[in-house]
Amino acid sequence: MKNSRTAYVILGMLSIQPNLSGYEIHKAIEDNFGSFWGESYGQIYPSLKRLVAEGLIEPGKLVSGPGRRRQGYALTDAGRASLREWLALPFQNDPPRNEFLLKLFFGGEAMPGVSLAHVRELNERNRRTLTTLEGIESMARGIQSQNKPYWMLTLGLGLALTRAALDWGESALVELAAMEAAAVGVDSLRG
Amino acid sequence: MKNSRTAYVILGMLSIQPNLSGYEIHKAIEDNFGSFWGESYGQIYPSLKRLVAEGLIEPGKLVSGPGRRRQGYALTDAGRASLREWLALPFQNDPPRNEFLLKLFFGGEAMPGVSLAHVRELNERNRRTLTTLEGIESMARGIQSQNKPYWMLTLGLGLALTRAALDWGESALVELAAMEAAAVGVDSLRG
DNA sequence: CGTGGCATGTAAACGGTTACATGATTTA
DNA sequence: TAAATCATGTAACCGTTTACATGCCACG
Repeated sequence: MKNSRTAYVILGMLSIQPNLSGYEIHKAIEDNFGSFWGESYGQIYPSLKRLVAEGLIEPGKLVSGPGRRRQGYALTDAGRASLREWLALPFQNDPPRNEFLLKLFFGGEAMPGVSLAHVRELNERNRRTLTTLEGIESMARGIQSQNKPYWMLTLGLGLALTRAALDWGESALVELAAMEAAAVGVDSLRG
Repeated sequence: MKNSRTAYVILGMLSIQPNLSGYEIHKAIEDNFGSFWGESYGQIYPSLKRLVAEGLIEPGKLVSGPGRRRQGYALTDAGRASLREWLALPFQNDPPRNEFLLKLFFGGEAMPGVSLAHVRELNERNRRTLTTLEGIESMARGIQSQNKPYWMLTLGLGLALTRAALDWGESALVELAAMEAAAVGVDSLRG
């Protein structure tokens, strides 16, 4: 396992909640990290296998629930040590990929209304994200854990970024609408 | 060429500045899109070849400058049409990957000082980003183009997000420092 | 003239997603 | 017990990065 950050997300999840299954880990990542991380089953299940082979986790109890019984896993001491090592390493900046910004930048080349539609769509997505994050926030209010301060900090950045994007989106909407109107006006003068 | 967004970034770049070479396209992407997009030579050169084969761009003049002569490329009508098509398509949300947030979330498991160091590092990176973006902003002030409003909008979101992250970072620093101090205090009481 | 770095190009490796396959467990 | 869904597992594919190879131009 060379670079696999999947493994560390798994170790991390198991460090805060023991005996999670692959399925539950996937769900936990989606629910809690959805706005800043993602893992597919195609990554998770093979990683679990390798982690067991390396002795960083071990199979635990079978978990019942809706559907098939799930195989839970638990962190070993070696696993916890490995997680701690990784946490102390400098975090890497993942290659930035924001297709929205790309399309907006080239908006001058697009057909009328295109950029406006993109901004509207971005705002919708951000509103959904904000709702999700606020949901997590109110969930979090109830629980108590020594990890909570870190969770709230994480949540705080997500909220701050989403709100900033939403603020920008509102004003961009106004600006773009004015531009389009002006362009139409010029067109009709010319036409 | 199925999904290659590389191709469209290239088309886009050529749409606003004709006769760019692969090298110059790479540099332009890094300089202007550095905070939200990236392309490697390993993507750019093969893409240029395919775009020529498909008639979306065509080899243009040899560009002189420092170093070896560069092969410039120009957008064809078909290329411009293809760009416009792509721009009108819904933008895709790229898989979110923020390793910083991941490590911060699991901060409770890390050794003392780790999260604080990460936040400090994040702030440094964001300050650099902010400087870069402000540099672009003052550059942009001079030029005039019908594309400028879109460029300023793009820049505006980058600035807003970076500033929001920086604001968060400042307060997170204070909070974490307080937490660490408290933890040390408790430790010494226990010890 | 030769050497250093600029510009182009390519192959292999990698992380990750997608699509598909297959048991197991409810529930109707 | 049939249908539906849940949970696990895997193989192929895809875009991208990395590392390496190579010629060309400017400059010492």
